[in-house]
Amino acid sequence: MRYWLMKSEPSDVSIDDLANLPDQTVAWYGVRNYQARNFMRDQMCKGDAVLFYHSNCAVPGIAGIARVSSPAYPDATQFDRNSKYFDPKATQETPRWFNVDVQWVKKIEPISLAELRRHPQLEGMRVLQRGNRLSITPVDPAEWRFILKHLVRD
DNA sequence: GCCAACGTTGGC
DNA sequence: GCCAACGTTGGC
Repeated sequence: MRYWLMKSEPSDVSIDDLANLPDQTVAWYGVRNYQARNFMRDQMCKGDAVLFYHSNCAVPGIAGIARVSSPAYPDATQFDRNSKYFDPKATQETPRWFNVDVQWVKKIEPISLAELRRHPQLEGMRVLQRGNRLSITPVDPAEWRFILKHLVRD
């Protein structure tokens, strides 16, 4: 069982959008970064816990909790000529991009990026590092416990 | 809207 | 393999 932080632009899929989807589940398609892909393909397991992070918005930060609800499988959008995620180099036999499904667990009182930065216990978090752009990052179990114990208010 | 940081591409 | 150019991310 691992812990992750996954970024989503709320204008794309917000924590409330996720809560209202069928099965409260979304296919995490469209990741086109190799490191993020490798995390999904090689390390994520069904049941892994996810901090659902709102990025590129007025108050960036953790907006909810989710879980990985499927193993990684080929991202369908790479084969779709009409998708902005179409990849001409990907084939059905050798897919290049993968995604998992992510299921809503709960919405929380948002924990802003500024709030996260206030805690020395979290200073190692990838999302707090300068210049960080990776949309999927592992979360240390100690960091996860700290966040749940001290920062999550339902 | 600005711009720093980063990943990718492609010429050589 | 180097590296400049380019496109994207995402906080502010």
